[in-house]
Amino acid sequence: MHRLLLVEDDEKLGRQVVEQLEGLGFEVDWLRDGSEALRVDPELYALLLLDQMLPGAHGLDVLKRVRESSDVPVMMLTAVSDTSSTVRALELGADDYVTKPFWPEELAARVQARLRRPVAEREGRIEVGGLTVDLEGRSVAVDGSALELTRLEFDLLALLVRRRGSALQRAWIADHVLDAERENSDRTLDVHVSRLRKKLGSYGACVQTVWGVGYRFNEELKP
Amino acid sequence: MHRLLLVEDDEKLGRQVVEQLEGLGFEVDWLRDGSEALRVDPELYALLLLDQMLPGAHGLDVLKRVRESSDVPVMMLTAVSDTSSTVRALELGADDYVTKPFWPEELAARVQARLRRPVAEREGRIEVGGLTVDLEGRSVAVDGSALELTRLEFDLLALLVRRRGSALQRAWIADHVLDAERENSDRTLDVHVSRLRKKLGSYGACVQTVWGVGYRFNEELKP
DNA sequence: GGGCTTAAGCTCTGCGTAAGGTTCCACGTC
DNA sequence: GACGTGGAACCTTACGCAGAGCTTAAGCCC
Repeated sequence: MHRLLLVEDDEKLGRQVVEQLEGLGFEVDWLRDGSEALRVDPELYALLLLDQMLPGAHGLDVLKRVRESSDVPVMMLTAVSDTSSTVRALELGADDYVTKPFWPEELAARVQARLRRPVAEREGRIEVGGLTVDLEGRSVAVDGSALELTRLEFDLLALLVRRRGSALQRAWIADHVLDAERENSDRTLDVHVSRLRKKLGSYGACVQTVWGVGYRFNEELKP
Repeated sequence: MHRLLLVEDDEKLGRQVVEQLEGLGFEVDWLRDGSEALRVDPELYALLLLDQMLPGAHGLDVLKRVRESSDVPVMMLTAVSDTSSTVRALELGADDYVTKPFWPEELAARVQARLRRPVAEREGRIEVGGLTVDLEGRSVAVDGSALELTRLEFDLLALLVRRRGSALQRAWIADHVLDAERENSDRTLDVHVSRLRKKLGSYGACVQTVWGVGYRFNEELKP
C-alpha cells in the first residue's frame, strides 16, 4: 500500500490525521520538525503532507527542497489567514492545500482521491464517472454523447482533468491555455471557464473556483 | 488465445509487461535482443511489441524486416524524446506507439484494444461501415462501388482512417502526404480534404475538421 | 492531360473584451 | 458572535473582429 509522509508539529492534530490515514490502509511516517523533513528522500513516499508553520524550517522551505528533485504530490496544511503563503506554495509546485481547521476525514478523503488514479498524463483517455476525455482524439463525451468543445475549451478541460484534485492558479492556467502573444484581460479566463461549465452540463459543477487562487477539477462533485 | 512477441532489453520493464499481458490471458514470447528478433517469423504472432533501442539491432530495423513479409500489427515502445524515430516508425508501417515511461497496465489496455479490431484491417484492409479502404491494393469502395481517388487523396484517407479517432495536426498530415520538397501553401491541404470529402459522398462527414488543430476521421459519424 | 498547387473570395468559427450582475471575504460596529 | 457594508474576485451575456477553413477556378508541371 502507499506510504505517506506527514510533517506536522501539533501533537493532537497529527495523531488524528495519522489515525485516519492508517484507517484507510496507508502507511504513515510522521515528523514533527521541519529540519528533519529537509533531510528525507521524497521519492520514498507516494504523497507528502506539509504543515506551513513548523519548528526547524518553514513548510515552504521543505516544499522548495522537495521540488528540486521530485515530482511527488505535495499537499499543504495551511492556516486560514495565511493566504499569501498559500499562493506562494502553489507557485512552488504544491498540488493542493487544506486550510486549518479541517476534519481529518476530509483530508483523508482528499489524499485517497489523489492516490487512487493512475498518472493521468500518460493515458490517452481519462474517465471521471460518465465524463470521458480523449486526449489523443481531442474529443469529450458526457454519458456517451459527444460534446462540441472549442480548441481552447478542450485544452482547459484537459488541463484541469489531468491534474484533477489540484488547485491550479489562474495565471498558470492562462499561461498554458491562452494565447501567450497578447496581453490578456483578467476576465478572459473566466469567460472560457464559464462556457466550459455550461457545455459540461451536470459535470460543470466539478470545475470548482478556488477563491483568490484559481480553479480545481473536483471529481467528488460528479453527479 | 493470442500469442504476442515482446522485444525489450530492460529486464524490469520487460517482466512487468509480460506479467500484465499474461494476466489478460495472452501468451507472450520475450526476446531481449534485436538480432534474435530479426530471425523470428512474425506470422507466428498476433502482435509485436518492439522497443526502439535494442542491443543487436535497432527496433526500426526489426520493423522494416517484419514489414517485408508481414502485416502483423506492430506497436513501438519509444522514448519521449525520440520523436524523429517515432515518425520514421509510422512511415515504416508501425501501427501504434507508446512513449516511455508508461504503465504496463496502459500498454496492456492498448494491446487489447488493438486486437479487438476486426481481422480485415490487419490484412491491409480497413472497413468502416460501408467504406472499405484496401491499403495494399490502394483502392477504396463505398457501399460496394469503387471510388476513383488520386494518389494523394488515397494517402490522405489512409492516414486518417488508420489513425481514426485521433485528431491529427495539419502540419503533421501535410508532412506525410504532400510533397516534402516544396514549401506548400497553407491552403493546399484544405483543397485535398475538400475534394476527398466530396468523393466520399455520405462518408465525407466522417472527415471532421478539428478547429485550430487539424482533422480527424470519426467513424461514429458514418451514415 | 491528369493531378497537384495556388489564388481569391467567401463563410463562419472561436477568441477576446466590455459591461453589468453576482458572490464572497474582510472588517468594523453593535 | 451577529449583522452590515464596502470592495474585490468572479460570473455571465452579448458583440466585433481576426483569421482559420471551404470552395471554385485557373495555372503549372511532369
